[in-house]
Amino acid sequence: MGFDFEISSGSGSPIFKQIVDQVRLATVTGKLAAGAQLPSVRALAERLVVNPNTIAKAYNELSREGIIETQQGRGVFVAKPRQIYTKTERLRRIEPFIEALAHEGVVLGFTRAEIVESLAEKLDELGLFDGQQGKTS
Amino acid sequence: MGFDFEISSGSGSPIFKQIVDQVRLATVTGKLAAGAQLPSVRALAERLVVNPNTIAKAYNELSREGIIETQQGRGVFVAKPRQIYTKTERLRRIEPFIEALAHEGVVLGFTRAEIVESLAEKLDELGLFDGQQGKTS
Amino acid sequence: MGFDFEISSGSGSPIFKQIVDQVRLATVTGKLAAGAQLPSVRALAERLVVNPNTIAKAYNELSREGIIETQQGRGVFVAKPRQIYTKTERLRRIEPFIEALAHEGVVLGFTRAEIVESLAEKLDELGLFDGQQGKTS
Amino acid sequence: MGFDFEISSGSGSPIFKQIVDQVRLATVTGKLAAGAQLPSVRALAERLVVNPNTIAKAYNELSREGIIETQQGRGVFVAKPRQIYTKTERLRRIEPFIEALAHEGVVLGFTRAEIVESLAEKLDELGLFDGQQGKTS
DNA sequence: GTGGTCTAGACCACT
DNA sequence: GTGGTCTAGACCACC
Repeated sequence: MGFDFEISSGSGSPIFKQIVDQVRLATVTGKLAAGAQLPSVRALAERLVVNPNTIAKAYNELSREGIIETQQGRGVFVAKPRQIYTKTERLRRIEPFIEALAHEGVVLGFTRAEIVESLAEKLDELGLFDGQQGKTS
Repeated sequence: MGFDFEISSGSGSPIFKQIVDQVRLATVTGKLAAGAQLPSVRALAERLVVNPNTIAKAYNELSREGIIETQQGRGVFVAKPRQIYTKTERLRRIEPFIEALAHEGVVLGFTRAEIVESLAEKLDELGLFDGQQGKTS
Repeated sequence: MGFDFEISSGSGSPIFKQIVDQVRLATVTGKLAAGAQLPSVRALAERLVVNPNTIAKAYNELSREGIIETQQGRGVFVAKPRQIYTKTERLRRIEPFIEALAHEGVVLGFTRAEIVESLAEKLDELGLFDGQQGKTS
Repeated sequence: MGFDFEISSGSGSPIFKQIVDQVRLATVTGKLAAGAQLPSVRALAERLVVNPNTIAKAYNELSREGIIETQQGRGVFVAKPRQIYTKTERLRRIEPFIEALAHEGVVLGFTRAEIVESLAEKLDELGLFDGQQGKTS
């Protein structure tokens, strides 16, 4: 409940996706521990001033991915983390993001160093990697 | 003319955008040199089996970004490369790509080094930046 | 919403361009403030009795120039003003207008002073540049 | 015959219009005096490497405006200048050009001084106004 | 032949 | 409800 969602309605990316991403990221960075309770669909919709259907869609997606579990009548909770994907599968999933950034970067005229540097900064901002807790299987 | 377009209709990304991206990348990597002629709207529409309006929309966008120039009655040609956006605008445009990769990488459990390394490799693959492949911080 | 569009269908200039120009000018002169909502594609199409695609094309162009922002499912809004083009690009874009006016003025037999004076007046009419209307060289 | 035409095929403006403008301007600046002979349609088409139809269209337009006269079998000649338009008509004709430049200038973020200055420079470039020969009726 | 504009109408994603 | 994408087919200006 003590988790802050931040929605920027003019950012181009759909609201439900912003919520999904924030929850996914928070569970990885430890801001949302396994077992933590999330706000109800209606409560969150009210707090963020968005349509409840939008919240429901986000929770649905998170549920399908196994990141949260809804316990009927009790509420929505963060699930225990499971390493679902194989190394190959993880590489396959990250590829398009790497390609997109690389392409857009060179098209916009950035130098190799600028692109790599910007990414490194963003990663540091996310505040992980202190204890190198993410060994790659 | 001898440029190969590849459209995958089931990739989620709209057809006109696939064309835009391919041309933008090709002009940056040198596969399409300034002055080169692109296939005509109708010819490309026929070759890719899509509606001419879809091609026109792609060419339109490329034209607005200063990447191609259309000469009425003659055809479409690759323009001389120029930087049309301010530094601020370019940063604004690259940001979402950096954010998306950073988040996805973290969520998938990659380490900071792995993500940065993969990006650097992809950039080197593009064959630009000759002679200045510095270490990746 | 309360913004008046005026389309003259026999003016030579395409409908979508008339819309683009009116919105661009209105945002600069302050008639449309940042954050203001524009009429929906369908509503405006109906009001102006043109095809929705024509309105969509105008909004599309305005969006690419950073003048408006569309929020999926919510509508179209005026963006915060920002300079997206480099100085060089802005000069490149104003050049044809300068050339056209200069040529036409000379051909019509106006004197240098007359042309410059008329332009200065028109600029003052727009009501920008408060408190710095210097003499016209 | 000794008149240089300059065609830039990638400038956006149609070739026939470029020719019309150059002849109109040259007759006003004195580069083409009344009675001077212009190249034949075929000769000019060959020299500029464009379609003869394009030249014919330009000459047609100039003829309609009374700027040139074609004497059957002899060739094309610059007509004696006639002040066709009334003051009101001339103002009506220059207005759209003034408005277009003013609008585009402010939309692109130029200052009042920059716009006026650029126009003044362009007018000086045209090399008129030495003896103030263009009194306005 | 070339691209540019516009209409009509369909389907989809998002709120 | 909102905008985004795509198709089909028409007309125009330019070369």
